[in-house]
Amino acid sequence: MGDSHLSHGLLDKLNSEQRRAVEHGLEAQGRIDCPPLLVIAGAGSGKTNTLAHRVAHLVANGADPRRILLLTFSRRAAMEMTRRVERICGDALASKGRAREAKGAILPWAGTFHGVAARLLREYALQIGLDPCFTIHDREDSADLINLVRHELGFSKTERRFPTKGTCLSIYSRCVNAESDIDAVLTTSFPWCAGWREELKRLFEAYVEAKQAQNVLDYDDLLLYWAEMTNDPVLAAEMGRRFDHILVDEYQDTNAVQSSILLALKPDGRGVTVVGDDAQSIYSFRAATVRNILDFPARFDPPAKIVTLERNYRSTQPILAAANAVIDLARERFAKNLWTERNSGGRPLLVAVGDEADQARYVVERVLDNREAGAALKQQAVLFRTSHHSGPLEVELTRRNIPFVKFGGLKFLDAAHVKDLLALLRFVENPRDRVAGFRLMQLLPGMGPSTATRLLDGMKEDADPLAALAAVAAPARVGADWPLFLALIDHLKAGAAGWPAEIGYCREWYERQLDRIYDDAATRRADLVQLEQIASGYPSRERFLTELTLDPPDATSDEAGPPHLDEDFLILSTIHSAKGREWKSVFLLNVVDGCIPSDLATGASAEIEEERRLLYVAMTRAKDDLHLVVPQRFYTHGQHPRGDRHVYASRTRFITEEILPLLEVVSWPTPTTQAAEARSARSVRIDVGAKMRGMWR
DNA sequence: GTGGGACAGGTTTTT
DNA sequence: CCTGTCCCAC
Repeated sequence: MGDSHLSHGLLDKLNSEQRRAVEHGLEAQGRIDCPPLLVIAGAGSGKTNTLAHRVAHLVANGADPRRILLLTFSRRAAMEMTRRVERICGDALASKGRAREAKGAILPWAGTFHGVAARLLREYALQIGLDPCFTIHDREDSADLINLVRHELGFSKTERRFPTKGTCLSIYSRCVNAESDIDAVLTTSFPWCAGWREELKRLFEAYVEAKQAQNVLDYDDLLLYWAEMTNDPVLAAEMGRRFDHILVDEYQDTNAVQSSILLALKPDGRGVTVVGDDAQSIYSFRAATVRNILDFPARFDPPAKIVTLERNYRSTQPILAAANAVIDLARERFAKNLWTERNSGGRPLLVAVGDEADQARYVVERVLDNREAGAALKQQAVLFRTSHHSGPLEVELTRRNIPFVKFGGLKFLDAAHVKDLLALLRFVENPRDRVAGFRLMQLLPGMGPSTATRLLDGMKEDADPLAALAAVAAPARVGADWPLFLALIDHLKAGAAGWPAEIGYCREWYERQLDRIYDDAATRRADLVQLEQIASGYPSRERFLTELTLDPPDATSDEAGPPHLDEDFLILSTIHSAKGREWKSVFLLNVVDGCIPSDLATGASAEIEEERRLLYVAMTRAKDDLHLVVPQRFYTHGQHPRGDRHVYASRTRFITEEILPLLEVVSWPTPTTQAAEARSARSVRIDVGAKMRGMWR
């Protein structure tokens, strides 16, 4: 039932472009007819808000929220979107005294491509010859499996060194995600591996067979299997019919497989909305292609409608001017220029500091200044290109007792003890999962690779692998741990304890091994307690394993322990993980060549261009003030703690001479602190001396 | 066959 | 710095 009355209050806060995006296809009252729509949404242009309003508007006009598929980039984004849609619908209904109806607006099909794929695959598993109990391998697991296969094929003992497991996986992943053949991938992305073409092909063939025999899917398989399902016209039509509307966020960061899934579900584009910003495409290393968004309109006849959001609500004009100047030097892109009415505020600072230790001190001092001035730590963020760049800063923050949470980089799940416990759960869920089994068995004392292999081989052909396991004999040296292990497996298999109680039994069993395996068992034990807490939030073992793999908790829980959510803490984040977020103050570390662009992203100009967009993304996160920090000296890694090997760094090439006038160039610390204080007491506006010195540092 | 110790080398970003 | 690998003693 259409309810156009609802819509009125709903659109008041939107500008005319946003409103065009929201109302597209709904112009006729109470009728929904949506040809494809592309929204080009510049940084800070209210993209999330617009998309949420569009969904709410669809619902208000009678669309069934259970038939809306909303694909986002991360699960955090999906939750944020769901929350906003509910609130918008709730507000609209509350103003009419019908708040309770808003509950119906929740979006059961909001999630990432991978998450939705996992759900659909379990549902359709039997129709496509897949065991619905499949488990999902994360990146590490996939690499481990590749490694096992590599050993079996004898590639680990070659004369010249064979590519590492991680490299093999990257090559495989790129082939399937970019839908290109191995020759093209080797030539363009991995030229140093070109000599291994035949071996790699055999490896990948064996890898695929191993995955199927073990009933496991890796990240790429989730998309591939979904895409394969949509190749079947009957299944594609059936799945397409389930959804009246499909909305895709961050479309610039989707790859070829994702776009073919979308087009297969909705070949004529009706009901499809994609939103993105080509200037913020930063995932091509994952085979995302900006062509998806550039070519989207012409995929349809008539072409998709394009709405461009150029008004920025986030940043001050000087910040925007600098960011625009950086991205203006990029090559191909949808022309747009962000503008804002927030005309106040100073230019972004380009701060020269001595080294990374000074950089850390600078950031800490400014952060504390800001807090004195009333900005909570949570409104401030420190961004960096790669995870380890924040190392010295983390030390300084810990030393000065400033709480922080780090996003990106090392994950909770990467810790060996966490993986051990998860391997146990996964093995019970899917006993054919060899990576899980192999890891798990070697936890037992006296059980090494070859015994584990023998036992796993002995059970793999059996219709009931766990029963077969109980029947084989382990070497005598394993001793009493073997029957205890079998009893635990039996207990879990029967499901007697139920979820989440059973993870408690697992932990109890595992702690027996923990003390023996690790010196620092105590700190690791704390992580396991935390894992148990996380587990209790999920309805079942399967959901826990699936969702944890697809959406690992991003904040790590190391020594300091995670601050409670109601506390105030500083945000540390990789630029990638900062996507879509905003803060009052933003500090960007290591704005030097070699970091941005990363010296690993050498060569190909496409890679360099992506690094430029990364800088742009980082700069456009800032609302009120932005600090680009440039350490002059860099200590190289991998030397003695007291070593003095260092290199001299220079400002990133993306901030050219022409851009400098848009920045306030300073150096820190000023040589004589007292003199500096005296100057600031007389409120000198610019420190000319510091500028001069900064030119030569 | 396992497990400990010595040693070399590699090293981004993430679903 | 941390992991992966090799070598040797049990």
